[in-house]
Amino acid sequence: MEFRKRPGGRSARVRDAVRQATLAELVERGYTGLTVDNVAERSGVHKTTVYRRWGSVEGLISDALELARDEPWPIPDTGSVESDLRGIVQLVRTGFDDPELGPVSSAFVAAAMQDPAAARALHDFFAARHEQSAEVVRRAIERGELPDVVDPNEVIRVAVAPVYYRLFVAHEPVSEDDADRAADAALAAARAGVL
Amino acid sequence: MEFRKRPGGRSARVRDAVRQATLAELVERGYTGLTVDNVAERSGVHKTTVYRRWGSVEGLISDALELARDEPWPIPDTGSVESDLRGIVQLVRTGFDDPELGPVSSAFVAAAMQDPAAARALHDFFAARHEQSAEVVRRAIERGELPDVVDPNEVIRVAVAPVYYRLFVAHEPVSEDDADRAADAALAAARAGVL
DNA sequence: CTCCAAAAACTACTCCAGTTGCATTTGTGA
DNA sequence: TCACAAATGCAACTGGAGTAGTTTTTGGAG
Repeated sequence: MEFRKRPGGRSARVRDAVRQATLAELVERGYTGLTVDNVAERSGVHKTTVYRRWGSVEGLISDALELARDEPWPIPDTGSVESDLRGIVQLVRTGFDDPELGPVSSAFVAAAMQDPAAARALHDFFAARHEQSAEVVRRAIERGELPDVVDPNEVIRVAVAPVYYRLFVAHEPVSEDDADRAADAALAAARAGVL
Repeated sequence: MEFRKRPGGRSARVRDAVRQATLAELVERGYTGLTVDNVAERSGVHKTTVYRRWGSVEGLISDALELARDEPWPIPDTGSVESDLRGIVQLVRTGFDDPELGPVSSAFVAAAMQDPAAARALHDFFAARHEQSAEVVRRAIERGELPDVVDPNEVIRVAVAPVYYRLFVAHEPVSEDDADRAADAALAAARAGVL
């Protein structure tokens, strides 16, 4: 007895084809240009099947989001919190600049704003990201660089928030200096013991 | 000779009716439920007219956004930067909690993520907000509470960013304490001279 | 190898956002 | 007051997103 289908089965092939097509379409046309019909055609899967298993464009994105959540990302470990934090914020910034990652990541944020399921998926995604990133703060506390009263996750949030704010709320450009400044600000607040 | 139509003319009546209907629909159904047809029916204006003058749902929202930009909002003046900043951030937080303002404001953010014109309108909106809010920082500098090297607008951005980040990116709840902490963090960074 | 339940494909629809061409109304300037 | 240009109203249409019912394929269990 088994509780999971074979990885090479038809369903698995369909799932992979649709996921790959979704990402490719997102890169080419962005979130506003993403349609179930296009994904179906590109993947070679019939559109009724896509509707039955994913339900909607937001469902496709939620699915991609769950995949992205489990992928670990390269947390820096330079020896100092300052450069670690800067590294993380720059990673966020350059991620949205990237011609492949950018449209996909932006789509995640956009979709979550319109669909509760996508919002939950994005919430979990960021919870995982925060947990991973907070490691640089925990290390800093161990090294005595920061007081042990600080909340590591909160430091991460405050560090990356200005980048997201500029990109998705105020719609201002984000320079390398802007990102560094955001990281430095979070660090200064942490040192002052307010985070 | 005149370069503007009479305020009581038919066009002006249509414009006002559509604007009011847009806001009412946003409050009742939110951004995802906003359709040109519904706005047309509620306003008593034919849908063709709405399409011709506003073009799309995002056009309706951009229009509402331009109106909101010019409305000044109550910047606190308590005598200390700390409570002024906290007041501003709480104003943001409670604004999105408000059953009337919340859906409208959220719609602005959501629409700007999908339509370049709405994005530009929102950019201008926030530029105006920053400029107004920065007054509390400028006063603090004059009083000697903050070093005069700090960028007032940047302090505001860093102060409010975590609230927007939680609401629209990470999709986490935002408590009163969270808002205060964000304001305090920005202030600590400003005092340290990194903003 | 055979059979069967589940999943996918296919066909043919419905429904609604958005468009087009034309008729009608309106307010404004002469 | 009157005539005209601009704006609105109207009705009919187009196209694509999403659905329903049915048939076909597939992979695995016995």
